Amino acid sequence: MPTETFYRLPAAKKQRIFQAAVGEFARCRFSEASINQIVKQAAIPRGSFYQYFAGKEDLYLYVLQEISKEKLKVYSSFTAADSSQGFFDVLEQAIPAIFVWADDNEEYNMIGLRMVQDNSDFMRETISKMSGSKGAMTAIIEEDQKKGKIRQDVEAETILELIQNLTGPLIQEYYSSKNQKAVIDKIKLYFDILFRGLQAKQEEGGRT
Amino acid sequence: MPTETFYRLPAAKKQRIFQAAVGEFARCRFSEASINQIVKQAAIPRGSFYQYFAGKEDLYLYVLQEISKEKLKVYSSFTAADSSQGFFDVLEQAIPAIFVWADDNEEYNMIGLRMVQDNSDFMRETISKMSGSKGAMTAIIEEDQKKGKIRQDVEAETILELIQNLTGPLIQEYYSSKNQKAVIDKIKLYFDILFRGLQAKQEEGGRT
DNA sequence: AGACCTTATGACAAGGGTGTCATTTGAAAT
DNA sequence: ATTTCAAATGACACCCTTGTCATAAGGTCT
Repeated sequence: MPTETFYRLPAAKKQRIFQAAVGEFARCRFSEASINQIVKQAAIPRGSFYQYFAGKEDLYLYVLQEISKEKLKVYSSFTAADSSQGFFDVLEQAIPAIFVWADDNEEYNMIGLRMVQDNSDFMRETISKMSGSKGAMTAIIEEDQKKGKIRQDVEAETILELIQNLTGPLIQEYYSSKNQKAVIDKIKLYFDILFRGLQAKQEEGGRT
Repeated sequence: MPTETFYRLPAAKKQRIFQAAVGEFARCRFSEASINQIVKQAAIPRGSFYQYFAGKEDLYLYVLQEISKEKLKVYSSFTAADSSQGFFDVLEQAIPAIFVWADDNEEYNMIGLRMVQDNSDFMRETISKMSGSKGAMTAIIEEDQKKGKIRQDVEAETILELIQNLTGPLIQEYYSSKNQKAVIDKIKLYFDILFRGLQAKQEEGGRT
């Protein structure tokens, strides 16, 4: 919720501020991000910043909101894929795509990682408010569970959480690693273990 | 590597400083920890601190070193258990014990979590220097792999890393959660998935 | 041109943190 | 008692950050 004043600004200036903020929030955690750095980078006077935003949190939420808009487009391209595919298939195909996207949107991605890193109250709240995009994936998992492809004693949400915990550190490793291919191989291995662990037990059978 | 002066200090004073440091490093990440807070808590003048330690990093390494000493005792009680038990058994038994320990040593535990959270260069270095205690676990895993209990296409190190990635966020959740039992159940579920995913494939057989 | 409203601007106060250093204090040794 | 060395101490200089506010600058409308 930036001020009206901000929205009335010429697009170029808005963009400059947005970019500076993205850069800063990608560089370090929210708690360490500095308005000073942002205004310097955006080349706006300090006073102006407070004419546009109530403070750092305000700016952060705005940035997140803007990023979400772009992210949504990417997400839908996966989850909208026709539903004949099971969860494992979708995820397996998604892996390369995730990393391609990670390469192209390093800053956005870093912001996501920093969100998880910074575990302040503010960030916990913010994260819980933002976790809407999981819906489609949840549906796919539950579908597979009905079909007996995935064990039913694990909630779909739990599975997604598990995946998130697994991929988070690896994406981070991906950025800092010299050998990026090795990281991708590792994540494939992780998923392989996961898939195997999640398959419905033979004894239980698939019959509903 | 505190100074000689520090080591010559009366035990009570040393302890007071140590406790204050533990409290601060448990309260927040290394990068956010404040020497000011520590000296205030320990009730020593600011100048004295610099007579004992070169700086925050120096103090931190000292604290870590002290904690390691205590931690080692706990670790050995598990890994020294007679080796007839496989990795899955050891881990399964360890789960409750880990959480008991987590309850008793909340501050030490928090410091460990904060280590992972703070991903500065200093911390990355420090972590890599400290990862010696894995040795025993690695051995158990490799033993199981030879016996055909665990799939051989995953390195022992990778497995441990995977487990660390899984448990890290959960221990954190454990501390902040109202329903601690649910968290333990969740981690048991995680491990169940993991165990299943790590079992040697039937087709491959156990024969070396 | 004057009035009026919006926006721009940077100096400022306040607060927190770091590392240093000249000086005081303490205790042991001669 | 005096000397001497180790330790204690807190004021100081410096850095960075945040949020505010009085003032300057720009437009627009009459």
